[in-house]
Amino acid sequence: MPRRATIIEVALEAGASKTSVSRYFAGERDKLSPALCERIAAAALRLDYRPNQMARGLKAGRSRLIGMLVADIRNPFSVAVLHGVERACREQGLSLLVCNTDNDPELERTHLALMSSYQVEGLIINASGSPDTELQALTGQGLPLVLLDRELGAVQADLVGLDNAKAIDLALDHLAEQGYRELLYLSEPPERASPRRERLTRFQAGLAARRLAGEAYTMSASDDELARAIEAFLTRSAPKGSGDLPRALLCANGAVTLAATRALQRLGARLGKTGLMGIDELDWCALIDPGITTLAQPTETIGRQAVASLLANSVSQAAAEPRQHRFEPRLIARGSTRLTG
Amino acid sequence: MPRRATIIEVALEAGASKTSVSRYFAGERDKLSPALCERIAAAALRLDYRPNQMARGLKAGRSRLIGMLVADIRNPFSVAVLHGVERACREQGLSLLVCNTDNDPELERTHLALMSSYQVEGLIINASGSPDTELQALTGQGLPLVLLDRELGAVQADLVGLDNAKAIDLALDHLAEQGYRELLYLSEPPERASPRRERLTRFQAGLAARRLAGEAYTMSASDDELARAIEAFLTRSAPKGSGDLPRALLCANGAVTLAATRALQRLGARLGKTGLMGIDELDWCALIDPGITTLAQPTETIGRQAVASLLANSVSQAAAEPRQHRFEPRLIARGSTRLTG
DNA sequence: ACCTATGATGGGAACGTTCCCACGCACCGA
DNA sequence: TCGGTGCGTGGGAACGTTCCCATCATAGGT
Repeated sequence: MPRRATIIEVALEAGASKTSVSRYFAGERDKLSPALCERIAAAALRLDYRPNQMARGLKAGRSRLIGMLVADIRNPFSVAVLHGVERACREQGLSLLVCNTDNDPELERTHLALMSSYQVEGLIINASGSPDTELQALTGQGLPLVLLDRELGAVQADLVGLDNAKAIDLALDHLAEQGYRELLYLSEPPERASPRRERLTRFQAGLAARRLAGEAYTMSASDDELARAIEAFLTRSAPKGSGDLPRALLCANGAVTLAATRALQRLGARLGKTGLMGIDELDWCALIDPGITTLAQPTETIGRQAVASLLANSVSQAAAEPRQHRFEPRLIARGSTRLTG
Repeated sequence: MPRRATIIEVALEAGASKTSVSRYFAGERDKLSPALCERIAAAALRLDYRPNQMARGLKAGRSRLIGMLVADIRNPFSVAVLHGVERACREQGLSLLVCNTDNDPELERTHLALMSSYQVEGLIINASGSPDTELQALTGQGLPLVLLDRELGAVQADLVGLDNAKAIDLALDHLAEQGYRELLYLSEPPERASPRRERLTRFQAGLAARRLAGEAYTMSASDDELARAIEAFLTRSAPKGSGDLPRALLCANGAVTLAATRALQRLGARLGKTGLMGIDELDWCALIDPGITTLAQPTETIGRQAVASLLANSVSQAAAEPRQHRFEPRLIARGSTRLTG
């Protein structure tokens, strides 16, 4: 079982010094004579040599590793962003260490420590909890940081994510335009994540201008409860005897849309008559009977921007004013917001 | 901007030697006196010391890193398995370097080289292409290897995945039992991945015993073409004037189920009357009107077993006879395979 | 012909850790 | 008293790389 060849062995084989071989693999080939380059290339090929990144990272302090902390790897939105991040990293010659926290703040802390121990050169964080102190310690050591989707109170860092205000505005405009008059906004508990708060606030703020009535419901885990809440919303009589005004549900993200769709089916509601719209486009949204209207996030763009911000931060070490990159969603109108009655 | 503390600084602060500190963090605390342990703990805390994994990996040759190569990160099945792998790794104190190949054999080779340069201690591979020679070189260097879902011709390694024969048998039994008589098996090109071949062969082999008629169709990228093929299958007249026998579609995986559902909707087929069944359970399968019958893979189990196999292989270095771990799927019967006519 | 600038090359220390070995010490049986 | 044994501890060499510096040849300007 042959051990991995080292730089010294290559040097020997090529009749060169380890310095030259090192230069060759560090991309400083222009500093070597063509002849030497060729000899090194041949030797490396013969020995199947591949530089040891561990040793590299140790000496030079550059691991070429980027860490990404994902709150929920099973969320298709997260995966889509991850995909963008990955591509961008690859183009930069960076590798990605992905950690999933399963929305567990404790695990999040553990993984943060882990990544730091692997000397990652940057961190992209889609936070579960609020590992403020840990993160501040890391940025204090000069580690570039980018927050994904979720803001983090005390941490000064770039943020990349959806333009939540714009998203809610688009949704409200669309629903109003389609003739819906009473809205129920469905969200997961807004305390834990900043986008949930932003969306909720904007929802409440945006109703009046569009002459909409609306209220918000925070989901628990229970499907039953959700169904009851939706039923209450759909069946209660109109406020001032103004007849039955068209009602619609607005879902704060993909998981909510899924739960709401399930609930509506149980209640036997007809989509369209009962409006349904959600943030996050999922591949099944087109398949549920008249199609579910969604706001698609530009996930790939978000991922790429996260890496771009990271890189920008690591060159200008100075903790410049943190920037926010907010991207607009794209409206995909389908039958679930078409009043056919 | 304070640099990271090193083991020497901790040793100094604790009035101990770096050896002792090293031992402390390598989990050999029982070899140290309680007093010394305490001093080291205090010093490490004060300096916020965290061992440098790069240096560790360099010296000891153990990176504590497992590499996982995923053919398509946006496939929910892959993510679910990844989730299991991740949990298992965590329990073993291992970290996971995930690489997505987007089904690109070239990228796969690149990523393989990359992981090897990070000195991963094991590799879990869900192959896109056939990086046989690369993998053999790696196993030749004593790197434990586990194949996930997809076999790889020349590579001798454990395989973890679905019991494809059992899955197809379950599907055929269920469809036959429900009264369907003519089946169309839909699959992506079977050349590229072994489970596709296994499933297809078993499908063809299993028809006769159940007195079923059946044929297979290989999907191209085009939705149109698929719809045409399905339409042809559904509308052609029965073989020997035996009347219109109930027909059903069997989908080889989640992606196919999605495409088939889309096609059936376009054709205006009623699910149930036209049977539909797929391998892989997705969260929307319950939502499409009468519900889509699926075979759910035990993804978490598969992921854990992959890590377990890896660990087993790395202790008994000897290239023992490669083992296969095949897990049975679970049938989730829904309306799409209920003949109500 | 001499001095210096320039470019290609190589030697060796350092990165932060692990691990082999050696040391000192207490204890114990001869 | 002595030699062994065991345990707690520490010094120092390695791991494979990078990078500073030194070396040497060549060339160009005077």
